[in-house]
Amino acid sequence: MPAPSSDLRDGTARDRYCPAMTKDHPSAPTSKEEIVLRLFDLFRHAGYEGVSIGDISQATGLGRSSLYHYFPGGKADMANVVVGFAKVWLDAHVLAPLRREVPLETRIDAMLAAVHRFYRGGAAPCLVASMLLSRGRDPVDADVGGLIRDWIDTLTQSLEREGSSKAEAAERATAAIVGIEGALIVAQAVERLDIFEKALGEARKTLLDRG
Amino acid sequence: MPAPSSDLRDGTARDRYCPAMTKDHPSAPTSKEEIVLRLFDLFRHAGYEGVSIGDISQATGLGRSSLYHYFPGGKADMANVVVGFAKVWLDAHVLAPLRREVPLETRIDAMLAAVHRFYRGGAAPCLVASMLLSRGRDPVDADVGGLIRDWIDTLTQSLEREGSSKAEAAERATAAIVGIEGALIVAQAVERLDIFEKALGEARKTLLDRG
DNA sequence: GTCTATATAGGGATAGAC
DNA sequence: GTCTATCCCTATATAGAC
Repeated sequence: MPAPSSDLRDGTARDRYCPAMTKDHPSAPTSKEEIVLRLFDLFRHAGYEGVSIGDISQATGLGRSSLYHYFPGGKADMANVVVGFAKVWLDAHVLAPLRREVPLETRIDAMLAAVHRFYRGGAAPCLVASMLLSRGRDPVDADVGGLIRDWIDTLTQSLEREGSSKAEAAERATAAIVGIEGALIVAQAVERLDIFEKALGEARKTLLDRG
Repeated sequence: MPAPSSDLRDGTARDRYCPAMTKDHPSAPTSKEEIVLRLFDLFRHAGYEGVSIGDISQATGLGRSSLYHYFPGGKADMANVVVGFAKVWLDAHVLAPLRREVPLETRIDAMLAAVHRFYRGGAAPCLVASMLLSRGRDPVDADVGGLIRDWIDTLTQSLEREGSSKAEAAERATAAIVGIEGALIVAQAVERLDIFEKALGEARKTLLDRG
Protein backbone atom coordinates (compact mmCIF):
# COMPACT_ATOMS: atom_id res chain seq x y z
CA MET A 1 0.00 0.00 0.00
CA PRO A 2 1.45 3.35 -0.98
CA ALA A 3 1.23 6.34 1.33
CA PRO A 4 -0.71 8.90 -0.66
CA SER A 5 -0.89 12.42 0.58
CA SER A 6 -4.26 13.43 1.92
CA ASP A 7 -4.28 16.94 0.59
CA LEU A 8 -6.33 17.93 3.57
CA ARG A 9 -3.81 20.42 4.84
CA ASP A 10 -5.08 23.69 6.14
CA GLY A 11 -3.54 26.90 4.97
CA THR A 12 -2.46 27.42 8.55
CA ALA A 13 -0.16 24.45 8.47
CA ARG A 14 3.29 25.73 7.65
CA ASP A 15 5.39 22.70 6.98
CA ARG A 16 8.77 22.76 8.58
CA TYR A 17 11.76 20.74 7.65
CA CYS A 18 12.39 17.63 9.67
CA PRO A 19 15.96 16.34 9.77
CA ALA A 20 14.91 12.87 10.76
CA MET A 21 13.77 12.08 7.27
CA THR A 22 15.98 9.31 6.10
CA LYS A 23 15.18 6.08 4.40
CA ASP A 24 12.41 4.16 2.71
CA HIS A 25 9.35 6.35 2.67
CA PRO A 26 7.95 8.34 -0.24
CA SER A 27 8.68 11.88 0.87
CA ALA A 28 10.04 13.94 3.72
CA PRO A 29 7.95 14.16 6.90
CA THR A 30 7.18 17.56 8.21
CA SER A 31 5.05 19.12 10.94
CA LYS A 32 3.04 17.20 13.46
CA GLU A 33 -0.05 17.97 11.44
CA GLU A 34 1.57 16.32 8.47
CA ILE A 35 2.25 13.26 10.61
CA VAL A 36 -1.38 13.14 11.66
CA LEU A 37 -2.45 13.40 8.05
CA ARG A 38 -0.41 10.36 7.17
CA LEU A 39 -1.80 8.46 10.14
CA PHE A 40 -5.25 9.46 9.00
CA ASP A 41 -4.59 7.98 5.60
CA LEU A 42 -3.30 4.76 7.08
CA PHE A 43 -6.21 4.24 9.47
CA ARG A 44 -8.88 5.12 6.94
CA HIS A 45 -7.46 2.60 4.50
CA ALA A 46 -6.72 -0.27 6.83
CA GLY A 47 -8.64 0.27 10.06
CA TYR A 48 -7.12 0.17 13.52
CA GLU A 49 -5.99 -3.44 13.58
CA GLY A 50 -4.78 -3.34 10.02
CA VAL A 51 -2.15 -0.72 10.76
CA SER A 52 1.08 -1.70 12.47
CA ILE A 53 3.65 0.53 14.12
CA GLY A 54 5.97 -0.57 11.36
CA ASP A 55 3.55 0.72 8.76
CA ILE A 56 3.34 4.01 10.59
CA SER A 57 7.08 4.28 10.93
CA GLN A 58 7.51 3.68 7.24
CA ALA A 59 4.76 6.05 6.16
CA THR A 60 6.01 8.88 8.33
CA GLY A 61 9.71 8.24 8.19
CA LEU A 62 9.82 8.42 11.96
CA GLY A 63 11.43 5.76 14.08
CA ARG A 64 9.55 4.00 16.82
CA SER A 65 11.01 6.24 19.51
CA SER A 66 9.92 9.36 17.73
CA LEU A 67 6.42 8.03 17.34
CA TYR A 68 6.16 7.26 21.03
CA HIS A 69 7.52 10.71 21.73
CA TYR A 70 4.72 12.35 19.78
CA PHE A 71 2.12 9.85 20.95
CA PRO A 72 2.98 8.64 24.47
CA GLY A 73 -0.15 6.53 24.52
CA GLY A 74 1.05 4.45 21.61
CA LYS A 75 -1.14 3.22 18.82
CA ALA A 76 -4.41 3.93 20.62
CA ASP A 77 -3.23 7.47 21.18
CA MET A 78 -2.50 7.84 17.50
CA ALA A 79 -5.92 6.57 16.53
CA ASN A 80 -7.63 8.88 18.98
CA VAL A 81 -5.72 11.86 17.64
CA VAL A 82 -6.69 10.87 14.11
CA VAL A 83 -10.36 10.70 15.04
CA GLY A 84 -10.02 14.08 16.71
CA PHE A 85 -8.41 15.49 13.60
CA ALA A 86 -11.25 14.14 11.48
CA LYS A 87 -13.74 15.72 13.84
CA VAL A 88 -12.07 19.11 13.59
CA TRP A 89 -11.67 18.91 9.82
CA LEU A 90 -15.26 17.83 9.35
CA ASP A 91 -16.51 20.64 11.51
CA ALA A 92 -14.36 23.28 9.86
CA HIS A 93 -14.90 22.31 6.24
CA VAL A 94 -18.12 20.32 6.02
CA LEU A 95 -20.32 21.49 8.88
CA ALA A 96 -19.35 25.13 9.18
CA PRO A 97 -20.65 25.96 5.69
CA LEU A 98 -23.97 24.41 6.64
CA ARG A 99 -24.34 26.92 9.47
CA ARG A 100 -23.71 29.99 7.36
CA GLU A 101 -26.42 32.48 6.57
CA VAL A 102 -26.44 31.98 2.83
CA PRO A 103 -28.93 30.33 0.50
CA LEU A 104 -29.44 26.61 1.00
CA GLU A 105 -27.99 25.81 -2.36
CA THR A 106 -24.79 27.61 -1.47
CA ARG A 107 -24.52 25.76 1.82
CA ILE A 108 -25.09 22.37 0.24
CA ASP A 109 -22.66 22.97 -2.57
CA ALA A 110 -20.00 24.06 -0.12
CA MET A 111 -20.57 20.91 1.92
CA LEU A 112 -20.42 18.69 -1.14
CA ALA A 113 -17.21 20.29 -2.33
CA ALA A 114 -15.61 19.62 1.03
CA VAL A 115 -16.91 16.07 1.00
CA HIS A 116 -15.48 15.52 -2.43
CA ARG A 117 -12.12 16.69 -1.20
CA PHE A 118 -12.33 14.76 2.04
CA TYR A 119 -12.88 11.47 0.26
CA ARG A 120 -10.61 12.30 -2.64
CA GLY A 121 -13.32 11.89 -5.20
CA GLY A 122 -14.26 8.48 -3.85
CA ALA A 123 -10.76 7.04 -3.85
CA ALA A 124 -10.32 7.28 -0.08
CA PRO A 125 -12.41 5.23 2.34
CA CYS A 126 -14.37 6.67 5.22
CA LEU A 127 -12.48 6.65 8.52
CA VAL A 128 -15.66 5.91 10.43
CA ALA A 129 -16.45 2.84 8.36
CA SER A 130 -12.90 1.59 8.78
CA MET A 131 -12.73 2.21 12.49
CA LEU A 132 -16.14 0.75 13.21
CA LEU A 133 -14.75 -2.67 12.39
CA SER A 134 -12.65 -3.02 15.49
CA ARG A 135 -15.03 -1.33 17.87
CA GLY A 136 -15.15 -3.18 21.16
CA ARG A 137 -11.91 -5.02 20.51
CA ASP A 138 -9.53 -2.13 20.30
CA PRO A 139 -8.39 0.41 22.91
CA VAL A 140 -9.66 3.38 20.92
CA ASP A 141 -12.08 5.33 23.07
CA ALA A 142 -12.84 8.14 20.64
CA ASP A 143 -16.46 8.27 19.54
CA VAL A 144 -16.16 7.50 15.84
CA GLY A 145 -19.89 7.18 15.35
CA GLY A 146 -20.23 10.70 16.68
CA LEU A 147 -18.73 12.03 13.46
CA ILE A 148 -21.68 10.70 11.51
CA ARG A 149 -24.11 11.80 14.18
CA ASP A 150 -22.80 15.36 14.11
CA TRP A 151 -22.96 15.42 10.36
CA ILE A 152 -26.56 14.22 10.26
CA ASP A 153 -27.60 16.65 12.98
CA THR A 154 -25.97 19.70 11.45
CA LEU A 155 -27.31 18.88 8.02
CA THR A 156 -30.78 18.35 9.47
CA GLN A 157 -30.71 21.73 11.17
CA SER A 158 -29.56 23.35 7.98
CA LEU A 159 -32.54 21.89 6.13
CA GLU A 160 -34.95 22.84 8.90
CA ARG A 161 -34.06 26.48 8.42
CA GLU A 162 -35.62 26.18 4.98
CA GLY A 163 -39.00 25.34 6.39
CA SER A 164 -38.90 21.57 6.28
CA SER A 165 -40.33 19.77 9.26
CA LYS A 166 -37.76 18.31 11.58
CA ALA A 167 -38.78 14.79 10.62
CA GLU A 168 -38.49 15.39 6.91
CA ALA A 169 -35.24 17.28 7.27
CA ALA A 170 -33.78 14.39 9.27
CA GLU A 171 -34.92 11.90 6.68
CA ARG A 172 -33.33 13.78 3.84
CA ALA A 173 -30.13 14.45 5.70
CA THR A 174 -29.82 10.80 6.62
CA ALA A 175 -30.58 9.66 3.09
CA ALA A 176 -27.92 11.94 1.66
CA ILE A 177 -25.23 10.69 4.01
CA VAL A 178 -26.30 7.09 3.51
CA GLY A 179 -25.83 7.59 -0.22
CA ILE A 180 -22.39 9.08 0.23
CA GLU A 181 -21.20 6.36 2.59
CA GLY A 182 -22.60 3.63 0.40
CA ALA A 183 -21.03 5.09 -2.70
CA LEU A 184 -17.62 4.98 -1.02
CA ILE A 185 -18.01 1.27 -0.38
CA VAL A 186 -19.42 0.38 -3.77
CA ALA A 187 -17.02 2.60 -5.70
CA GLN A 188 -14.08 0.93 -4.05
CA ALA A 189 -15.53 -2.55 -4.40
CA VAL A 190 -16.09 -2.29 -8.14
CA GLU A 191 -13.32 0.23 -8.71
CA ARG A 192 -15.47 2.85 -10.37
CA LEU A 193 -15.03 6.34 -9.01
CA ASP A 194 -17.84 7.69 -11.16
CA ILE A 195 -20.22 6.00 -8.75
CA PHE A 196 -19.09 8.40 -6.06
CA GLU A 197 -19.47 11.41 -8.30
CA LYS A 198 -22.93 10.29 -9.23
CA ALA A 199 -23.85 9.81 -5.59
CA LEU A 200 -22.83 13.35 -4.73
CA GLY A 201 -25.15 14.56 -7.46
CA GLU A 202 -27.97 12.44 -6.09
CA ALA A 203 -27.34 13.77 -2.61
CA ARG A 204 -27.54 17.28 -3.96
CA LYS A 205 -30.91 16.54 -5.51
CA THR A 206 -32.19 14.92 -2.35
CA LEU A 207 -31.19 17.90 -0.26
CA LEU A 208 -32.34 20.68 -2.60
CA ASP A 209 -35.49 19.18 -4.04
CA ARG A 210 -38.19 21.73 -3.14
CA GLY A 211 -35.94 22.49 -0.12
CA MET B 1 -17.42 -9.67 20.78
CA PRO B 2 -20.12 -12.29 21.07
CA ALA B 3 -20.55 -14.98 18.46
CA PRO B 4 -24.07 -14.50 17.18
CA SER B 5 -25.60 -17.09 14.94
CA SER B 6 -26.04 -16.01 11.37
CA ASP B 7 -29.34 -17.71 10.75
CA LEU B 8 -28.31 -18.15 7.17
CA ARG B 9 -28.50 -21.92 7.22
CA ASP B 10 -30.00 -23.63 4.24
CA GLY B 11 -32.65 -26.24 4.71
CA THR B 12 -30.23 -28.65 3.11
CA ALA B 13 -27.78 -28.35 5.96
CA ARG B 14 -28.46 -31.22 8.33
CA ASP B 15 -26.51 -30.45 11.45
CA ARG B 16 -24.63 -33.36 12.87
CA TYR B 17 -23.33 -33.71 16.35
CA CYS B 18 -19.69 -32.92 16.89
CA PRO B 19 -17.99 -34.53 19.88
CA ALA B 20 -15.21 -32.00 19.96
CA MET B 21 -17.40 -29.42 21.52
CA THR B 22 -15.96 -28.65 24.88
CA LYS B 23 -15.30 -25.40 26.62
CA ASP B 24 -15.86 -21.70 26.47
CA HIS B 25 -17.99 -21.00 23.43
CA PRO B 26 -21.70 -20.24 23.29
CA SER B 27 -23.10 -23.41 21.75
CA ALA B 28 -22.10 -26.73 20.24
CA PRO B 29 -20.42 -26.67 16.82
CA THR B 30 -21.91 -28.82 14.16
CA SER B 31 -21.41 -29.43 10.45
CA LYS B 32 -18.72 -27.83 8.36
CA GLU B 33 -21.35 -25.46 7.03
CA GLU B 34 -22.04 -24.36 10.57
CA ILE B 35 -18.34 -23.69 11.04
CA VAL B 36 -18.26 -21.59 7.90
CA LEU B 37 -21.27 -19.65 9.11
CA ARG B 38 -19.45 -18.75 12.29
CA LEU B 39 -16.35 -17.76 10.35
CA PHE B 40 -18.55 -15.63 8.16
CA ASP B 41 -19.88 -13.82 11.18
CA LEU B 42 -16.41 -13.21 12.52
CA PHE B 43 -14.95 -11.87 9.30
CA ARG B 44 -17.92 -9.64 8.49
CA HIS B 45 -17.70 -8.05 11.92
CA ALA B 46 -13.95 -7.64 12.25
CA GLY B 47 -12.40 -7.96 8.80
CA TYR B 48 -9.54 -10.25 7.92
CA GLU B 49 -6.87 -8.76 10.12
CA GLY B 50 -9.23 -8.25 13.02
CA VAL B 51 -9.91 -11.96 13.42
CA SER B 52 -7.38 -14.19 15.11
CA ILE B 53 -7.16 -17.96 15.11
CA GLY B 54 -7.90 -17.74 18.79
CA ASP B 55 -11.14 -15.92 18.06
CA ILE B 56 -12.05 -18.57 15.54
CA SER B 57 -11.19 -21.37 17.90
CA GLN B 58 -13.38 -19.85 20.57
CA ALA B 59 -16.29 -19.10 18.27
CA THR B 60 -16.33 -22.57 16.77
CA GLY B 61 -15.23 -24.60 19.75
CA LEU B 62 -12.60 -26.23 17.59
CA GLY B 63 -8.97 -26.45 18.58
CA ARG B 64 -6.25 -25.09 16.39
CA SER B 65 -5.44 -28.53 14.99
CA SER B 66 -9.00 -29.13 13.98
CA LEU B 67 -9.16 -25.79 12.24
CA TYR B 68 -6.04 -26.54 10.24
CA HIS B 69 -7.50 -29.92 9.43
CA TYR B 70 -10.59 -28.32 7.90
CA PHE B 71 -8.65 -25.46 6.37
CA PRO B 72 -5.13 -26.62 5.45
CA GLY B 73 -4.35 -23.22 4.01
CA GLY B 74 -4.85 -21.57 7.39
CA LYS B 75 -6.52 -18.24 7.91
CA ALA B 76 -6.35 -17.21 4.27
CA ASP B 77 -8.04 -20.46 3.37
CA MET B 78 -10.80 -19.75 5.86
CA ALA B 79 -11.37 -16.28 4.49
CA ASN B 80 -11.49 -17.56 0.94
CA VAL B 81 -14.02 -20.20 1.89
CA VAL B 82 -16.11 -17.57 3.62
CA VAL B 83 -16.10 -15.37 0.53
CA GLY B 84 -17.06 -18.39 -1.53
CA PHE B 85 -19.89 -19.11 0.86
CA ALA B 86 -21.13 -15.55 0.59
CA LYS B 87 -21.01 -15.80 -3.17
CA VAL B 88 -23.08 -18.98 -3.17
CA TRP B 89 -25.56 -17.64 -0.64
CA LEU B 90 -25.95 -14.38 -2.48
CA ASP B 91 -26.53 -16.18 -5.74
CA ALA B 92 -29.02 -18.64 -4.28
CA HIS B 93 -31.08 -16.25 -2.19
CA VAL B 94 -30.61 -12.77 -3.58
CA LEU B 95 -29.79 -13.15 -7.26
CA ALA B 96 -31.80 -16.23 -8.18
CA PRO B 97 -35.13 -14.54 -7.40
CA LEU B 98 -34.12 -11.71 -9.72
CA ARG B 99 -33.83 -14.16 -12.61
CA ARG B 100 -37.25 -15.70 -12.14
CA GLU B 101 -40.07 -15.17 -14.60
CA VAL B 102 -42.41 -13.38 -12.25
CA PRO B 103 -43.52 -9.76 -12.04
CA LEU B 104 -40.79 -7.26 -11.23
CA GLU B 105 -42.37 -6.39 -7.93
CA THR B 106 -42.25 -10.02 -6.88
CA ARG B 107 -38.59 -10.31 -7.85
CA ILE B 108 -37.60 -7.17 -6.02
CA ASP B 109 -39.48 -8.07 -2.89
CA ALA B 110 -37.90 -11.49 -2.84
CA MET B 111 -34.46 -9.90 -3.18
CA LEU B 112 -35.15 -7.40 -0.43
CA ALA B 113 -36.40 -10.10 1.92
CA ALA B 114 -33.19 -12.04 1.38
CA VAL B 115 -31.12 -8.91 1.87
CA HIS B 116 -32.93 -8.17 5.10
CA ARG B 117 -32.11 -11.65 6.32
CA PHE B 118 -28.55 -11.52 5.05
CA TYR B 119 -27.76 -8.37 6.99
CA ARG B 120 -29.90 -9.27 9.96
CA GLY B 121 -32.04 -6.22 9.65
CA GLY B 122 -29.01 -3.94 9.57
CA ALA B 123 -27.30 -5.37 12.62
CA ALA B 124 -24.67 -7.30 10.67
CA PRO B 125 -22.03 -5.55 8.59
CA CYS B 126 -21.33 -6.30 4.96
CA LEU B 127 -18.55 -8.82 4.41
CA VAL B 128 -17.37 -6.98 1.33
CA ALA B 129 -16.98 -3.70 3.17
CA SER B 130 -15.10 -5.44 5.97
CA MET B 131 -12.80 -7.40 3.69
CA LEU B 132 -12.05 -4.49 1.41
CA LEU B 133 -10.07 -2.92 4.23
CA SER B 134 -7.20 -5.33 4.11
CA ARG B 135 -7.06 -5.73 0.37
CA GLY B 136 -3.50 -5.73 -0.84
CA ARG B 137 -2.06 -6.49 2.57
CA ASP B 138 -3.65 -9.84 3.27
CA PRO B 139 -3.21 -13.20 1.52
CA VAL B 140 -6.88 -13.48 0.57
CA ASP B 141 -7.13 -13.93 -3.16
CA ALA B 142 -10.89 -14.26 -3.43
CA ASP B 143 -12.55 -11.50 -5.42
CA VAL B 144 -14.63 -9.78 -2.78
CA GLY B 145 -15.57 -6.90 -5.03
CA GLY B 146 -17.02 -9.43 -7.44
CA LEU B 147 -19.89 -9.99 -5.04
CA ILE B 148 -21.04 -6.42 -5.49
CA ARG B 149 -20.37 -6.54 -9.21
CA ASP B 150 -22.50 -9.66 -9.64
CA TRP B 151 -25.27 -8.12 -7.61
CA ILE B 152 -25.31 -4.92 -9.65
CA ASP B 153 -25.19 -6.84 -12.91
CA THR B 154 -27.98 -9.25 -12.06
CA LEU B 155 -30.18 -6.50 -10.72
CA THR B 156 -29.51 -4.41 -13.82
CA GLN B 157 -30.53 -7.28 -16.09
CA SER B 158 -33.64 -7.83 -14.06
CA LEU B 159 -34.63 -4.20 -14.55
CA GLU B 160 -33.80 -4.27 -18.24
CA ARG B 161 -36.37 -6.99 -18.77
CA GLU B 162 -38.96 -4.43 -17.77
CA GLY B 163 -38.11 -2.18 -20.66
CA SER B 164 -35.65 0.17 -19.04
CA SER B 165 -32.63 1.10 -21.06
CA LYS B 166 -29.45 -0.58 -19.99
CA ALA B 167 -28.03 2.71 -18.79
CA GLU B 168 -31.02 3.59 -16.67
CA ALA B 169 -31.32 0.08 -15.31
CA ALA B 170 -27.68 0.16 -14.29
CA GLU B 171 -28.11 3.51 -12.62
CA ARG B 172 -31.06 2.38 -10.60
CA ALA B 173 -29.49 -0.91 -9.65
CA THR B 174 -26.34 0.84 -8.52
CA ALA B 175 -28.28 3.45 -6.57
CA ALA B 176 -30.24 0.79 -4.75
CA ILE B 177 -27.15 -1.13 -3.70
CA VAL B 178 -25.36 2.07 -2.75
CA GLY B 179 -28.26 2.89 -0.47
CA ILE B 180 -28.19 -0.52 1.16
CA GLU B 181 -24.44 -0.51 1.73
CA GLY B 182 -24.50 3.02 3.06
CA ALA B 183 -27.35 2.25 5.40
CA LEU B 184 -25.36 -0.60 6.91
CA ILE B 185 -22.51 1.77 7.71
CA VAL B 186 -24.64 4.61 9.02
CA ALA B 187 -26.99 2.36 10.97
CA GLN B 188 -24.06 0.81 12.78
CA ALA B 189 -22.33 4.14 13.30
CA VAL B 190 -25.29 5.81 14.97
CA GLU B 191 -26.81 2.59 16.29
CA ARG B 192 -30.19 3.01 14.68
CA LEU B 193 -31.43 -0.04 12.82
CA ASP B 194 -34.45 1.80 11.53
CA ILE B 195 -32.13 3.52 9.10
CA PHE B 196 -31.54 0.19 7.42
CA GLU B 197 -35.24 -0.61 7.25
CA LYS B 198 -35.91 2.78 5.76
CA ALA B 199 -33.16 2.26 3.19
CA LEU B 200 -34.70 -1.00 2.04
CA GLY B 201 -37.95 0.85 1.48
CA GLU B 202 -36.17 3.53 -0.50
CA ALA B 203 -34.41 0.91 -2.58
CA ARG B 204 -37.75 -0.66 -3.34
CA LYS B 205 -39.10 2.66 -4.56
CA THR B 206 -36.03 3.31 -6.66
CA LEU B 207 -36.30 -0.07 -8.32
CA LEU B 208 -40.05 -0.16 -8.89
CA ASP B 209 -40.77 3.45 -9.70
CA ARG B 210 -42.37 3.25 -13.17
CA GLY B 211 -40.13 0.20 -13.62
C1' DG C 1 -10.11 -35.49 14.03
C1' DT C 2 -8.36 -33.84 18.02
C1' DC C 3 -4.81 -33.07 21.57
C1' DT C 4 -0.30 -31.08 23.52
C1' DA C 5 3.67 -28.89 22.59
C1' DT C 6 6.40 -26.01 19.99
C1' DA C 7 8.59 -23.36 16.18
C1' DT C 8 8.97 -18.83 14.18
C1' DA C 9 7.73 -14.35 13.18
C1' DG C 10 5.71 -9.99 14.12
C1' DG C 11 3.22 -7.18 17.04
C1' DG C 12 3.39 -3.12 20.62
C1' DA C 13 6.09 -0.91 23.79
C1' DT C 14 10.26 0.61 26.66
C1' DA C 15 15.21 1.78 28.18
C1' DG C 16 19.04 4.39 27.84
C1' DA C 17 22.58 6.57 25.11
C1' DC C 18 23.24 10.56 22.24
C1' DG D 1 13.92 14.14 19.26
C1' DT D 2 16.01 10.38 17.50
C1' DC D 3 18.71 6.01 17.51
C1' DT D 4 19.81 1.15 18.83
C1' DA D 5 18.71 -2.56 21.30
C1' DT D 6 15.63 -5.23 23.63
C1' DC D 7 11.52 -7.14 26.29
C1' DC D 8 7.37 -9.52 26.19
C1' DC D 9 3.32 -10.94 24.29
C1' DT D 10 0.46 -12.61 20.71
C1' DA D 11 -0.05 -14.35 16.19
C1' DT D 12 0.13 -18.01 12.65
C1' DA D 13 1.44 -22.34 11.69
C1' DT D 14 3.42 -27.07 12.37
C1' DA D 15 4.88 -31.66 14.46
C1' DG D 16 3.80 -35.82 16.34
C1' DA D 17 1.21 -38.58 19.63
C1' DC D 18 -3.41 -40.55 20.32
